[in-house]
Amino acid sequence: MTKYSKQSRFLIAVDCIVFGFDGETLKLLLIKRSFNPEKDKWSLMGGFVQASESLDQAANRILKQLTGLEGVYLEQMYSFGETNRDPIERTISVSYFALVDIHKYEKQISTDFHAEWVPLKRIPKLIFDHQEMVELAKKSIRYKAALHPILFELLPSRFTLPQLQTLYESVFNTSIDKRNFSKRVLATGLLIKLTDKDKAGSKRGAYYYQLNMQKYYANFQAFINIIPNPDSLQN
Amino acid sequence: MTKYSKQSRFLIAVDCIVFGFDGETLKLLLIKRSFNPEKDKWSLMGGFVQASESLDQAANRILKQLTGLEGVYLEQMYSFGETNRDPIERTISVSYFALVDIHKYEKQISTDFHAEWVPLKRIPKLIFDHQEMVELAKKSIRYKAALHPILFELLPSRFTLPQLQTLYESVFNTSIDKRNFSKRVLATGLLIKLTDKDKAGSKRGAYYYQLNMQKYYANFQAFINIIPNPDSLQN
DNA sequence: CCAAAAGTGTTGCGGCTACACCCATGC
DNA sequence: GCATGGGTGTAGCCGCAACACTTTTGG
Repeated sequence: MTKYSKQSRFLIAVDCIVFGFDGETLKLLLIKRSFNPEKDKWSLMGGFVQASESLDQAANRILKQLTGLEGVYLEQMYSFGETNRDPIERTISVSYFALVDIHKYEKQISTDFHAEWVPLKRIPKLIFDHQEMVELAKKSIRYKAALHPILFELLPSRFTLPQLQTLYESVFNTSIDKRNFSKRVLATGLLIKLTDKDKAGSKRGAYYYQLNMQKYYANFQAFINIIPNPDSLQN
Repeated sequence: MTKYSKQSRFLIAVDCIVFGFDGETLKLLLIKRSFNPEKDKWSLMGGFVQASESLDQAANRILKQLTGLEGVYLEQMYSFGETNRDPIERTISVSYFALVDIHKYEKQISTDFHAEWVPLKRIPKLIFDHQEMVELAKKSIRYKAALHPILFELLPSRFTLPQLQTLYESVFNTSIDKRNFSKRVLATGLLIKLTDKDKAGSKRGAYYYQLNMQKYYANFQAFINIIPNPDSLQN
C-alpha cells in the first residue's frame, strides 16, 4: 500500500565530522574516497542510509565501517539539502559530529582504513559541501562545549589539567589563565584527582585526573562555566 | 548517469513547529490532516520535499501553502529518521521551528486554512512522532532564547515591556522580577523607547518599545543575558 | 644548578539578586 | 477615591578576572 505514490524519493547520506585530540592539536578524521565521483579526493566519513536502519544507526554503522570506531560520542548536527550538492544525483545529507579519544584508534585507523587525522588548521579542500559541514561543526562544538562538558570525550580516561587546558584553548582558539582555569574546572566537581602523575610533559609531572562518572552523566545536560567569556564563540 | 544505483531512496518530509504569542499565551499552530493516513487527526504543518527544492525552500513553501505565512523566522531543528515513524512508507522528516507574530495572521489562518492556534499547555495527541518534535521544539526555543534575542520574532513591531516579560515567563515557565527584567532587557541596548503608550492592558498605559534593528541584526549571533539562571532550561 | 613546566591564593571590581514604594488613570 | 497595573533605585553579596611566586626534577 503506497499512499504517497506521487512523491519524489531521494538518497539520504550520513556524513560524520570526527574530531580527535592528541594532547596538542585538534584534528579531523578525513578519508580519501575510494569510489566515484571525486575518487581520491578528500572527504568526510560518509555513506548512504539503508532501508533497514535509522539515521543514528546509519551514522554508527558508517563510522564503524570506515574507521573501526565504535561507541564514541556521536551527535546529529544539521541536514544539508541543496538540490545540487551532489553532482551525480540529488542527495540529502544528515551530518553528525563525533568526538574521539585519538589514541585509542590512531594506528588502527591509518593501517586498516586509510583514513587520516588532519590538524584542523590544515584541512585540505573537501568534496561537495563538506567544507561547509566542517565550518558548522567547528561552531557547533564550540557552542556546545561552552555550556556542556563534552570535551572530555576527546580525552583518555586519565588526563592532566594542562592537557585539558590545551584542549579548551585549541577548541576556542584562545589562551586561558591556568589558575582561573583550574579553579573553574575543579569547581564543577566533575574531576577526581588521582595520586600519580604524568611525567611525559614535564620533569615535575602533572597529576592525573579522571571523570567522576556519576556527576558527569548527571550534569551532562546541565550548564557549566569553563569558558571565561562566551563571546569567544564569535568567529 | 546514476552511480548510486544500488542505494535506497526515501521520502523526505518537512515538519514545522510554529510558535505564536498573543500577548498572554504561547501557542502552537496545528492542523487537522485532510488526507490519509490519520485523516482528521491533529498534526504539525508538514509536507514532502520535492525534487526541485532545497530543504529550506520546502519548509517555506509548506508553511506558505498550509497557513499563508511568509517571511517568518524559520530555523532547521532536527531530522527524525526512525524506520517506522510513518506507518505507510518510510519517511525521513526534517523538522523546523517557526516564530510568528500571531496577530498578523490570526484571522487569515483560521478562515482560509483550517489551522488552529492551540495553547502549548493543551496540545492534543498528535500523529506519528510529532509529539516528540514538539517536545524538542520547546527545548530548542528555550535553549536558543536563553542566549539569543529570538523571542522578539514573536512580537509585533511595537510592544511593551510587560508583554515582553510575559512572553519570557511563558517560554521559560517561570516568573521574573520586573525591575530586574527591565534592567537586563534595556541593558542589551536592543530596544528603543517610544513616546506613546499602550493603554489596552492598564489604565496608566505602558510605553511602547521597538527593536533597534541595526543592533538586533548585529547582535543576533552574540550572547545576551535576559534569563537569570539558565538552569531553568532543565525541564 | 638551571631550565621548564606544575601548582597554588588573594584582592578588587562589576554585575546580579533581592526587595518596596510611588505613579497614572479609568471607573 | 480607589483599584489596577506600570514604572523606578539601591545595597549587599558573590563570582570572576587579574595577577606572581614557589616547587619539582631531569638533564
